Amino acid sequence: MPWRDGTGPPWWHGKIKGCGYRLTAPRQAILDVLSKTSKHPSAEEVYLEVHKVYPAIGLTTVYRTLELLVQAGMVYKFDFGDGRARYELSEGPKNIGHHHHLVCTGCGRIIDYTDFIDEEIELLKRTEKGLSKKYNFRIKNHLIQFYGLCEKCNTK
Amino acid sequence: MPWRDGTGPPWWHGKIKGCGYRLTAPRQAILDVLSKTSKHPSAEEVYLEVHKVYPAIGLTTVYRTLELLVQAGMVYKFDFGDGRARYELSEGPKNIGHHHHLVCTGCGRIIDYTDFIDEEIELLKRTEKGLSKKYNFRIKNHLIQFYGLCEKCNTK
DNA sequence: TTCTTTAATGAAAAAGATTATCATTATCGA
DNA sequence: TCGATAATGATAATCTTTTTCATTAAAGAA
Repeated sequence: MPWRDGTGPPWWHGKIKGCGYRLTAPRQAILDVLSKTSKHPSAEEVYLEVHKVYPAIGLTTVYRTLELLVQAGMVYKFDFGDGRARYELSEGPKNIGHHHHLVCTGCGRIIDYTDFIDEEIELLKRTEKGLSKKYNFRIKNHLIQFYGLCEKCNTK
Repeated sequence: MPWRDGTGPPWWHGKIKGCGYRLTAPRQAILDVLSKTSKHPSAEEVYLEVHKVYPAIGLTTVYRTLELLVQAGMVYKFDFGDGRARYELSEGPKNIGHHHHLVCTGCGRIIDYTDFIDEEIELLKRTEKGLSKKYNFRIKNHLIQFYGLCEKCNTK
């Protein structure tokens, strides 16, 4: 499972070790699941999926590992307003690159979008620079989300 | 307490009634507290504050009322990543107007900023228009947040 | 003003997500 | 291969938020 295909070890191999963490089977299984989905699974959803190939894993380990990966910058943690945290691999072969989310408040559907990202980045850069200076704030990250109703929920 | 000063009933009076809700003492007390703070209190913090002037109020009512006010568009609900929801009056005399937040991941401090808002609004408008069309998504709201370290946490 | 309807409230319990505890296991450098 | 110790998993605990249900009170009608 550690090898994604025949071309070598997964990209996260070095990252994990680089941070001084051990590369364990549960961690690899979790990363494997995250790298194969285009959804935004909650901790429990990750657990259920990992459990299929690694039944010995506990929910606690999933929570711990996800938090570790967030700290290591390998995973993003989101709140879409449904009372549980949701996770997404920050980079990888299958990833669509930097993007933001449309959140349907009707059905909870999440749409990843990359449109207008360049303009956003441009504005964010300027804003970050200005805010850093004015408030002496070292900005590390940003979050942009749109809320509304998706096609289905809108026509109901 | 329903009257903020001598100039008449608070602005929310009509809003509450307009939505078909009853104007009760607990609701007025909660709105009163929200209108007097520039912080971003959690439900419990609102409860503790309201409790000072209205000791009979229950935490349940605070949760219910805040949710109602969010639904009515009179209050915004935020997640700053500390595991509890935080609330803010959406408009009012004391309000600084449309703004976004800088979130310090070190100490949890929140800075409201209005800088660059015009440019942000401009971009958001264009983005909203484009996304609405492309994904048939009716956008109702947006969220922008910056995460990082405030002056104090940065120099530690 | 008094009455009546029904929304709103509060106490307590329940639910749901996440975290702490601790004995056991497994990684990985020496 | 061995040993130090990081990581794990089961369980219990914590914490926020929601549900339940009997009681109270707001506001229009009489």
